[in-house]
Amino acid sequence: MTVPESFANATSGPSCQVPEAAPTPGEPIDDETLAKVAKALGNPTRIKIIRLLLAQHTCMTGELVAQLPLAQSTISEHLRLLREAQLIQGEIEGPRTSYCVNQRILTAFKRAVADL
Amino acid sequence: MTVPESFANATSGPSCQVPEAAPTPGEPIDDETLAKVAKALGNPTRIKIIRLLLAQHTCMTGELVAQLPLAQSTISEHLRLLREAQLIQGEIEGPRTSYCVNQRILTAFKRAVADL
DNA sequence: ACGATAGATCGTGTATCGACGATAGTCGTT
DNA sequence: AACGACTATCGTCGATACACGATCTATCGT
Repeated sequence: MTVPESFANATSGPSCQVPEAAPTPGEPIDDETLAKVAKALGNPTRIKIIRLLLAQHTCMTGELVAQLPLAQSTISEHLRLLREAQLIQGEIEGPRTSYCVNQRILTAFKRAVADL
Repeated sequence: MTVPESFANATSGPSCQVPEAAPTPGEPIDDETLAKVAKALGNPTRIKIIRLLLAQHTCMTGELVAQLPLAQSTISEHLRLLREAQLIQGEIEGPRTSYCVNQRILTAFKRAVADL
């Protein structure tokens, strides 16, 4: 394989640019997706990761590993779960990967929660 | 035992009154709690349960069982998880139990999510 | 006191999570 | 071509989720 399998969804374009403008009116998400995203956020470490990504706009895996008291493989696993829930996007940059929050999904999630 | 164990938190007062007024400015919740609540919402069935409770203000377990395609024991289990996350409160009424959403927690959760 | 009913809990099986160390793949550098 | 840095994946483990049927408990009518 050329690309690490589950990275098929990794956009190759400049998807991690500053997300300042996220004016997405956003299509509402169904309960299935809502639950999926909620589940992804259902772990303190993953919430911290999201916070870090939001604070720094973008982050290499290594930076996250450095800022969290967990093994590299564990962080990578959390990133995988967040990726599967579409909450973050990874962009391969040379030998490393930079992650950013998928504002589209996060916004849709916020909306769905607010509308509960 | 007189009370079903994990019901120690079941308020005996009229806690399930119409939650119209939920003006709680609400103390912010920490990431631990946020994750806990998110996890509790991380299942489509539990989201449906919350929706049903919100729509009907209050609900007997039996009504929920009737409206969901799952065994009674399974619903009861989901209710337990929601209870543990403080998202709902159960009030024992004679031989049955009526549940309602804990607006305080739900509001705090909405706030925390919106503030992400 | 008895039986019916509602609902919580128990016991089981399967699946997924969360953590880790070890391994492997990819790229830039030497 | 080989090396080192960076990450994803694998394999494993214990713990927890999820679903079910069976059981237990508590309450209400009679």
